[in-house]
Amino acid sequence: MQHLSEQEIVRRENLQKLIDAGIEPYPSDTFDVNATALEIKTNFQPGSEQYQSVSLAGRLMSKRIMGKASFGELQDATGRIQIYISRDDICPGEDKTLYNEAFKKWFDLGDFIGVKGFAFYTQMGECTIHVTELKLLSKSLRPLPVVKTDEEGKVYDAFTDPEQRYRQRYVDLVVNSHVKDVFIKRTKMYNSMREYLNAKGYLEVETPILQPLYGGAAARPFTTHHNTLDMKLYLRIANELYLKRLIVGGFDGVYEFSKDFRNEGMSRFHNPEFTQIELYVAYKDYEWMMNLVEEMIEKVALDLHGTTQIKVGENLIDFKRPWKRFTMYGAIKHFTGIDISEMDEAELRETAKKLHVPVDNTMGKGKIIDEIFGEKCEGELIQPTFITDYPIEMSPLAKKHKSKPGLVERFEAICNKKEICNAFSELNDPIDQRQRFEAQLELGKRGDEEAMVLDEDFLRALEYGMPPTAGLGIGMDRLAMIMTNQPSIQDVLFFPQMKPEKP
RNA sequence: GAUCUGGUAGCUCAGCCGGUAGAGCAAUACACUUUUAAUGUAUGGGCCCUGGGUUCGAAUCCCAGCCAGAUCACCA
Repeated sequence: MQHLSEQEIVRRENLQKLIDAGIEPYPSDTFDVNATALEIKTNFQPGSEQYQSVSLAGRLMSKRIMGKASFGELQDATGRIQIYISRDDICPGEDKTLYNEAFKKWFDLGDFIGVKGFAFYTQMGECTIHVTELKLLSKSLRPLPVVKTDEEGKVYDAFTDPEQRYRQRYVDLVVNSHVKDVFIKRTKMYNSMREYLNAKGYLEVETPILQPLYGGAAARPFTTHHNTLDMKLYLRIANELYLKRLIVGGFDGVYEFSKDFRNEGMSRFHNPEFTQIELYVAYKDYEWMMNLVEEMIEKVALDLHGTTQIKVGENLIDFKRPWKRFTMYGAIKHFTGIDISEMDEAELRETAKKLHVPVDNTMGKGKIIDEIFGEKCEGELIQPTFITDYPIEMSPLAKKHKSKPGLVERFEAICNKKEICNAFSELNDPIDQRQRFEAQLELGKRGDEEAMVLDEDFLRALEYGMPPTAGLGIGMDRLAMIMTNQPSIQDVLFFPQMKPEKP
């Protein structure tokens, strides 16, 4: 038997009293709604014929009882609206039980109710529903946090404990309306991108999450086991290699919103499962893809906010095209004043030390450059900025640069000090790709747990021939954090990963 | 994984100088037919995260653990 608090006991008693009085606490009938709180508050004019016969449903969120009349608030999916209940209106006959007992005593905050009535403005000027019919739709047995807001919009007793908010997201959503807005924006972001990509004729596809070999990124995977096949399977860390197989198969453009899984550390920027969109377009290169990213993200900002300027923390970020562009060497030169483009490994290591960038002897040339960039440049990039032309060692799936030896045709977009996308001209030379995989195998043998594994079937596909292709990945959670001004990835995931409550 | 901070009523928090566990909201009872964080009066409500220790006595001090957040490390 679970331990019940005083208030939970009271609610269970109220439930029984309702049943005893013949009021069904969990009726099965439909309750037809013809208006929402938001549309009435937005559109209702005093004296208007409109909204004089409305039907609304939602949670009862407050009760102010004044004898034979009461005010309360009904919260539906669109927000809260005040309701006015007068005893003799909802109980026109002799029997006043529905008001005196049920509404005043047995209905609790959080109960779902349905009301019918008409809209009016109170003397205080509050848009209100004068209730003529009241029906209980579902009884609530646990007290919700009671969050109150005064006239100045100051919030009292806000439900703020992050642990409870994430564990009981349903409660968070009920009492913190701004949380709902974040998730609505997140969905709008997906819709906006789908719209953009569909309009270009690209095909949204689905590829395996359970994979016999993981690939397409440098990360440690989750493993699982299939009983019937008696084989080890991995949860995907990226869908890159599958989407490229589809380009081999003859699609010109494919994309997938891909739930990926990485068995690594957690932080306010990392959840073990997260979402990326990956897009592959045949006969294009990374320069072309950069323009697409700018155009698509600018559209997302406009669709979500009606402007390209978005407040994120202390910063105002402007997604208006064109974005700033730096080569990686150019960025390092810009932020440190040092030109490293002609340096060999020893000189780079010396430079890193001079800049107080920690390096060790296992790092090769590419890794050192990446470290310098991460330490000295990334943190400076608030406005969306493209960084292009990465060292080849860091990019085993990207095509060699057409004119700059040692580099690949790759770019990342950095925004608010974080990478939001990664793209390249895809490597489609199967012999080069095999060599790159073999180099990764060497890294793996030396203990790099994130090194890629060699995927023979993917190489076979490339050997049949893949057209020149531009590929893109965008971290949807990171982008959602920026687009909704949230400081933690947990705030843009409905149910972020957590340890169990009880050991 | 490391460091710091926190865990007390349904919610937000005080109490930490060791000596009967507190406030506001919510709940219960009464009053009130246009209120605005409604109001007034009264009442009830607690495994003070868990387990050890110190002490005559621990929410409070010490140790260990659990859970969370922040910062850092790896990474998207």
